[in-house]
Amino acid sequence: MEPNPGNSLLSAEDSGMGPNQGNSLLSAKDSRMEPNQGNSLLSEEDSICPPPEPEKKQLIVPDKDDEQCDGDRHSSECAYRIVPYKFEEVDGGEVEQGTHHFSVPFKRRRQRSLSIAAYAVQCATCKKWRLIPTKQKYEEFRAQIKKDPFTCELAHQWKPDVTCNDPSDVSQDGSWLWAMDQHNIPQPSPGFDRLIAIRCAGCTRFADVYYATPSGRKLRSSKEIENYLKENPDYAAQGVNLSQFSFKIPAPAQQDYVRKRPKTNGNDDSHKEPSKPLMEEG
DNA sequence: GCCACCGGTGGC
DNA sequence: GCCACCGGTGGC
Repeated sequence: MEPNPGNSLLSAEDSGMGPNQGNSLLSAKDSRMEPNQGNSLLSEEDSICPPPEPEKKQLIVPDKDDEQCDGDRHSSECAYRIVPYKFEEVDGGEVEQGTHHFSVPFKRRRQRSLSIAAYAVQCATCKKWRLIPTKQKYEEFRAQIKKDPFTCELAHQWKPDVTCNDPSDVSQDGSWLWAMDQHNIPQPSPGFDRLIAIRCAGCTRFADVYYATPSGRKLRSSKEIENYLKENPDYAAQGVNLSQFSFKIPAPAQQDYVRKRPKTNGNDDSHKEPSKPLMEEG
């Protein structure tokens, strides 16, 4: 199978694709998923953030093949559903909601990272998306999805009657942001929690990965893991090793979410003003 | 003072 | 161009 060059991102509207072609990732407003327990990035405050009004904007559709699978009948994807911008006070006390400002640069300010609201995995057979009830379950599927592709049958653990004939768990309204996850991410070692901090739109990178150690320390690179394991040989003795950690970040389903770095050339006139105007001061 | 967030940069 | 790594710092 040929890898899909560049993980092309298409809108459902634009592509005119059928249900098995584009694997649309859409939001599921009426899905009563429990907030993922134990996901430290999803605070109570986050979970009560009111969902944005449904919009008919196109959903950006990941169209990525599993490049190491033998055929696409047996490939599937893992994805996060991300809460869009939280309600954010801007100068003058206005409140704006981010969804429709998705690609609009905003006044640069520090804000809490966006929350992952739900996890979804694609059925390798019908290509529909099934919401996964917990982060831990999602990590389990993700770790083995190449070897054991996810199918709707596996959702029987929490949704006994679901079959490939049922509609996708997520529906199309474009109210949520989505991120496509890497496949080859091992399940975190016992006691370690893998945290994804989704950055705001317009940042220079999409997300950061941290590992919280059993003692609560956050490690942010393989080198830090390595040092930590040296400092704490008990974990190594228990079989914890560097290969059980991955700092691969997910990819945004939306194009232009991440700000492109301006090219640096000898003539530096180009960097004197931002590529797009930032939000005006009040 | 701490730390989560963000950008810079070197290596590939 | 991408990514791993890490320094700087705003905000608490």
